Amino acid sequence: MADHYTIYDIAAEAGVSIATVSRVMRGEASVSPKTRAKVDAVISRLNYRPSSIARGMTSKTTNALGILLPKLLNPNYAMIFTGANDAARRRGYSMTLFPWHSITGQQEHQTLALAERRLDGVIICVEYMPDNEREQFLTDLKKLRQYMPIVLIGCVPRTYDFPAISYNMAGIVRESVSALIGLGHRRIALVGGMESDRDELRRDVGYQECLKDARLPYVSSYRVFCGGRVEDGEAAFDSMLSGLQKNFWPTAVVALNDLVAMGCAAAARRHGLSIPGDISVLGCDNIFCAPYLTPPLASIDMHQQQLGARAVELLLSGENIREEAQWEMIMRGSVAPCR
Amino acid sequence: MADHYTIYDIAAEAGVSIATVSRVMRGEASVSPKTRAKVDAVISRLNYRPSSIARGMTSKTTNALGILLPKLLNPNYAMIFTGANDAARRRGYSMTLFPWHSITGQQEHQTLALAERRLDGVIICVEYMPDNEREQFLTDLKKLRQYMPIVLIGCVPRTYDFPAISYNMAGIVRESVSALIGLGHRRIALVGGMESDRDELRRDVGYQECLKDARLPYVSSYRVFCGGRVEDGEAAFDSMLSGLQKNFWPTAVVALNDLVAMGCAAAARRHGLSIPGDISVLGCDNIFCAPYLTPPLASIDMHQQQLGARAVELLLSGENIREEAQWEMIMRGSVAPCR
DNA sequence: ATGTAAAATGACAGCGCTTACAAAAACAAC
DNA sequence: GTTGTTTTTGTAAGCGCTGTCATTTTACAT
Repeated sequence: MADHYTIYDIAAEAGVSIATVSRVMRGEASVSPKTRAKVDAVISRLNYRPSSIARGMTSKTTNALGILLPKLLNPNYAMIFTGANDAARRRGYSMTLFPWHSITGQQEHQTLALAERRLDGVIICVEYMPDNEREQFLTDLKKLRQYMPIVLIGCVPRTYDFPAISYNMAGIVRESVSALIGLGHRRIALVGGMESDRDELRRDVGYQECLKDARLPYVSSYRVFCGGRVEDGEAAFDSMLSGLQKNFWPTAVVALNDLVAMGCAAAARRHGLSIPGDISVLGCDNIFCAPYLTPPLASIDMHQQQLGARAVELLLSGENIREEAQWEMIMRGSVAPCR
Repeated sequence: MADHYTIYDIAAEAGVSIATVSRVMRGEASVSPKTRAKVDAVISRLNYRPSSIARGMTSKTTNALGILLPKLLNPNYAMIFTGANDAARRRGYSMTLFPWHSITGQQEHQTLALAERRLDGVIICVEYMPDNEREQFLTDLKKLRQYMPIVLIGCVPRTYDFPAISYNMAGIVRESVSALIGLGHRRIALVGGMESDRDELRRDVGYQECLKDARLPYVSSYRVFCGGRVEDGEAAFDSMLSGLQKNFWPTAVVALNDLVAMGCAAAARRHGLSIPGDISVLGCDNIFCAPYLTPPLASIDMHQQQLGARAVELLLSGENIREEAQWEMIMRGSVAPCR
């Protein structure tokens, strides 16, 4: 497979110099029509494609962007990717997906590994991570920045000095919880995410504020931490319900994301609860299947495609701006007034 | 961002030649411990990362594989990608995702564009395509092959002389339809896919065989073609139902994939049908949310992760083998005996 | 014809690595 | 202190392009 043609082959075959071939390839104007035709003929006859490797060697710019995503299995990230990819192509860049800790778990290595590719920029989606990992992560980011511009998306600490589109975790939860309180719910569970020493990363902040405003008690059994997969939500909520007497069961649950929400719904049903009759479920991300669940899952739309596109803009603008991701609550059948 | 260190900087800083730095980077044995330590110190002090571009330039091999996927929004492809990516990493390769016709629609361009990246191999997932496009596609594949090994996955015509893992479209449908016939269904709809002049690509073949074996009539109104998204299935099935008198409505539907199945289910409900009471629904791909739908969606598991992994193996083995993807029917609540 | 500016083409020096091959250094055995 | 090995290090030639600069060709005016 290493026996493809080079610019020299084309030049020789067409009887011109490699510079001329290069000009034709790049569509430069200063080539006579006759020569251009001659070269073009050879190019298409031999199916010549210039090596982007060699190109990148000289031109220092690769026209390639990258995006680092935690897990593709969450359709949410597929949406962000799609948005980013489309935006990149529209601007003449390619967009390449790099999945995070999919085998090894050592993201340290992976973040920095990006440095070897000389991309023109990279978007990094940041999920919850333990506080102790965060320091290492920041170090890696700083190193990576020596090699290419970075834009962060997601759960970004305020102290990070990087262009970013961050999620207002507290704000989103605040809106979720207060909507449920408005519907008469008093026992509201919060499922998913992890503890953190950084307030701006804690969904709990919004949760507790809301409860306080409504003069509701904070019941720690209603708060459970877990990962972001369906199974995680299912296991977490299952054990919450198992650990509580029926008359203390929550009447509503706010989940980290839609997958976790699906898990909670499954667990609730297994315990004989009906949705939304006995318990309301509110997710986040508004993934494609949310409207098709029974009942349709109420969720928070994060406008992911737009978000991905905006991240590309930010990346290419070079500005060190920090924005907040917009969101919109989508009410659906899984949420109802407390009976 | 173009101001990162090169091997020369490291060499100068460490007081050695670039060859020595190169040796240290690649972990060659023939470097004295003292020198290695000295160089390593400089490398980590300056966060030096060799350029994979320059590396690829000389070594002709990039340790990078690619995978070309139609639409990431179908979780099915996310699974294939995950399997392929994990397998690739395990073998020391990176795996990069290239999305297909996400904006332009001209796959022609996109397939060939891959040639410019000098990857060590590429997996291409082939979906249904119109017969007339297929010829162009084959031409492109042949050109691309000059540059890198290819493995195809999916809907691959028998005549393609490429290593491939192909779907047995007819076989899958045959198993689906006969299962439903076994449950007493007589009016079975087939939704999704497209017409083709190549038998091995037609789901209809299995469909019609089954009907014939069971001495059931082929009713063309029960066969409807559509794309692979939820909306496509919804619209297609909706118009099928609208066009038929109630007493001729199908009692079961076999969908192209789970997304289409979700669409069919939604359309059926809109027409007042209950699942599986009035109509059974059988999908394909067994995407992650299938078990969480109400009722849980029966589907065909294509073992996608394994499939992706196998494709990587095939790619790296270099053998021109053609295999058939395994599948397994997963019965769930959306399918029931015909009442 | 002649001169001159503009257009077209070519020669060549990198880009940052790898990898022979050559040279030097370190070590042994005499 | 030689000489012969082995280990370690350095030199230099690419890899396939781009881009600068020099050169040739062409076009046009005189």
